Amino acid sequence: MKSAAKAQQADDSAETGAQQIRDAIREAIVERRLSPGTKLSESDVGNLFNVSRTLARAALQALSYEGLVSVEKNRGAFVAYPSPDEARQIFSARRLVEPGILREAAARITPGDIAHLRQLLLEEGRLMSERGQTARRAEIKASGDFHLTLAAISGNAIMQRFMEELVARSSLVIALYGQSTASSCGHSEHGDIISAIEVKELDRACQLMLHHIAHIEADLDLRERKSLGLKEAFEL
Amino acid sequence: MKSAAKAQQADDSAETGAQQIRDAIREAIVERRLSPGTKLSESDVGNLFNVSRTLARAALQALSYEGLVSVEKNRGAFVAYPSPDEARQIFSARRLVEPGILREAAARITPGDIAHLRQLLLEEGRLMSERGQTARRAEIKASGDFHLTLAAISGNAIMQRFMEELVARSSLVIALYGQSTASSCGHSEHGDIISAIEVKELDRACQLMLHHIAHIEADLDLRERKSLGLKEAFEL
DNA sequence: AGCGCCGAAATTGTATACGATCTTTTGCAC
DNA sequence: GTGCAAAAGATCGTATACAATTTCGGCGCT
Repeated sequence: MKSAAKAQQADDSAETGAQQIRDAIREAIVERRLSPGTKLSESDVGNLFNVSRTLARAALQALSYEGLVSVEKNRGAFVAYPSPDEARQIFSARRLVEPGILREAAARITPGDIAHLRQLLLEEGRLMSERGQTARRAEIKASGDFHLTLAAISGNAIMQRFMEELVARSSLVIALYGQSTASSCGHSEHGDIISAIEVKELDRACQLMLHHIAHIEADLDLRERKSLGLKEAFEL
Repeated sequence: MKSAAKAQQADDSAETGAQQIRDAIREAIVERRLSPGTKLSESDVGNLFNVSRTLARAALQALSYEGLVSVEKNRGAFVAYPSPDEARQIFSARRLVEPGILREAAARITPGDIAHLRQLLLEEGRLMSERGQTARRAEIKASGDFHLTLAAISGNAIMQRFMEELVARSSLVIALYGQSTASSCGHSEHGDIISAIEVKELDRACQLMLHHIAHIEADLDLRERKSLGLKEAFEL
């Protein structure tokens, strides 16, 4: 039950099948099974999920709104290829909002939430020690889930959705510009942040968060890739 | 050229006709020509703009993603009717991000930008003194444009889009829960914020911004409206 | 040989058609 | 007269069909 065309769980909140396709593609992008720049033709997507082009199109347009795919008029949809400038904006936005989310989350956090976060951390750590693509992908997802869970705890659905977008796009940026083979997030830093929240040291938690984001960003090599589609693209 | 079915300007960035419809409807919502809860059937929208249901649907789904309309499965799309809790979340989000945007904007602001902002303020003040629905609507838009322009100056396209969503949804909230007949924003407060930025008193500018948002929020009466669709709805 | 023009193939943009689901109304029984 | 049930109507969900645009290969011209 790990194939692309599964995900048949009839989530009641899902308004339509397009949501499922959207989620499946987003997951594939976030987990870096789909590389930036990959063309996502409506027909191909439709065939892949055994639905009509209509639904495929709807899913792609939704993803376009999230900034995960870029649709060019009469040319098609592609997995987003964030420019270095966009990458900077994404992390700038994260620096701007994550401390605020952290503060709100800390104000409403319950012991259960903390337990949940630690659970996530444990899982993340376990995946880090494992080998293989599958574990690596799960780790990427778990790493983002930490930030997402924090947003969920904040109780603000709007900020939560915004963070979902930022985390997803961050994954794209890291896929494009990340240098170290290590995953997206320093694992220990997550734990430090939880600890700081737990003892109500808000300012320190925010500092740690900013450090954490800076740490991720420092691993990037934000230089213009000359689109490399001339001939190098075929030498892999 | 103020009819609903105009907006024929072939913006090159517009990927399709659905964008135009989306923008037209959004404008109508923000300017409060469309009241919260109004049903937006796909057929009606399509007929209104002389396009097929396909495009109407695409536009409505895009607006759904922005939180301006809510689509209920197999029931249709409605102009969003934010709950008091959603309203609080919207303003909570604004309190969270607007100071940050302000700081970034202040760091990059040019004399030209300041002139532009003052121009906006002038226009806003002129509209305030005018009478009539048209002026009132233009004033609402101008009032939001101040915050949007600030976001644009910050140079972060992501935060700019986010602010667009927040401002638009704020307009809905004010339409629903606003008490004073006065428009959405205290006009003078905008001017104070610009002045504070101009003299590089960032902390004071942020304080003013927070005050400004609190001021808007204080004008709201965030109590559950019992959907009022029983009989009171016909007594107006 | 190189450059530019033209037509076929592919892909997206939009419309229409059909099926599913929900709402409303109507009619019957109690 | 009230209440429930079934059918009619309306609206959405999805698929298919057609039109417009782009892309790419080939042909002719310089």
